[in-house]
This record gives sequence, structure tokens and C-alpha cells, in this order.
Amino acid sequence: MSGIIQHINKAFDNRVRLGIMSVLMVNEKVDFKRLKQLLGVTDGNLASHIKALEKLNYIEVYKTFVDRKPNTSYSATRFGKEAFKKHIDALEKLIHQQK
Amino acid sequence: MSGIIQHINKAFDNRVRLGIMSVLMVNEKVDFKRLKQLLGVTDGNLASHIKALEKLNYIEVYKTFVDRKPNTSYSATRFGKEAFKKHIDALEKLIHQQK
DNA sequence: TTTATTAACTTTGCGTTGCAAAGTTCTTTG
DNA sequence: CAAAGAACTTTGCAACGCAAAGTTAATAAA
Repeated sequence: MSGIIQHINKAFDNRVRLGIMSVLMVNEKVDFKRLKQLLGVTDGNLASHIKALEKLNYIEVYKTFVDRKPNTSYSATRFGKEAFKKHIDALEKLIHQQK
Repeated sequence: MSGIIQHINKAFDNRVRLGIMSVLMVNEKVDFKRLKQLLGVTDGNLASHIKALEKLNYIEVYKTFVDRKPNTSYSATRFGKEAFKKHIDALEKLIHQQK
């Protein structure tokens, strides 16, 4: 495939994954609950999208306990951040293309 | 559903449809062949995405003959352009969100 | 020590989407 | 009449998306 859409990353074509990465671009670490409330999705849905990003090595997981409760937080890897930046660049080029 | 991704338009989560709209935002009219070569997709695939955008009244179709050959061209409707702008706005807010 | 609660998943089920490839229709050109 | 081109439509199938229900582990409450 060639053309002006070839650098758009399919991993980010989904709103939830786009949202997760956007949040993790400006916040070093964000936990599950916070992500869930920021995005307004069900926990199962969020978990599956997180897993997809994890599988691609775009995000990392940290499991700890806070107040004696399990707490899982996430951060974007350098690789993930670069992939996201490239995606945004491609998006901007696509949107602001010239005739 | 609430949250920071709620204004992302699902119609534009797909690369091909995003590409079509992007092209039609800066070009008043573009024909099938040109779109196909710009996007680098198969004709069947392009046709199906065009149909989806048409169904939403985001684009209009003009069928004519050029050099005695059938020529179909497309343009974005005002409604489609507005929907697209809103989507881009939502994208920018999402991406450039603050902590 | 059973019971409840919370966090974070995982699984299930099912409808939707995406795409290539093949088939179709119409029209022109050789 | 055969071939070619434009623009679809259909087919088939794999991948995706999501809600809802089920699971596991730890802690808290009774």
C-alpha cells in the first residue's frame, strides 16, 4: 500500500487507544482507575485496549499496592511515544496537505 | 459514554475515510481515479468507504462523462466539512490536553 | 473465620468492520 | 463483435469492538 495515508498507524485508529496514548504522552504514570474515568469506558474494554498497546510495547505496566489495595499504573515507552509522534505527524500532514 | 474521547467521530477512525475527507477539505472536487491513486487503495475498498461517507451525507457525488468516459467525482458537503472540523478539534484537544 | 468489597482483569458472545479478489454493468474504442 | 476502462457490487472471511458476566487476589468488616 502506498499513498498519503500509509504512515497512519493502525494501532491508533481506535478512540480508546488514541485516548490512552494521549493521556500517557502528558502524564508519566497513570493508573487504571484514573484512565477509566478519564476515558469513560468499561473496565473490560479498557483492559483489552491496554493489552493491545502492551503487546506492541507501546506502554509498560507497574503493579503495586496503594493503601493496601492493588494498584496498576501505566506509562508510555520511548518506543510508544515515538510511534505516537510519528502517527500525529502523519495525521497533520494528511490534514494540512496542499493541493 | 463520557470522557475525553467522546467527541472523536467514529466515521473518521478509519484511515481511508480520514484520507478521503482530508483530500476533499482542500480540493473542491476530486474524481474516483485521483482519490484511488492518492490513497493507494483498491477500487472496491475505496468505493465502500465512499459509500459510507455518502450515507452520512458527508460527501456528494457527481456523475458525468469526460472524454466520452464515465467520470465520478466527489465533494464534501458543508455538513461533512463541519463534522470533520469538529473531529479535528476534538483530536487536537485530546492530543494537546493538559495534566 | 466466613463474608463482602475492591481492583483489575479475562472470557464470552455477537454484531460490525475491513479488505482483497472476483464479478458486474455500462460505454467506448479497435 | 471483442476488448478495455470506469466505477461499482458482491463475496468470503478474518479482525475488531464492546458490553456483560465471570474470575482472581487481596484486604476489610463482622
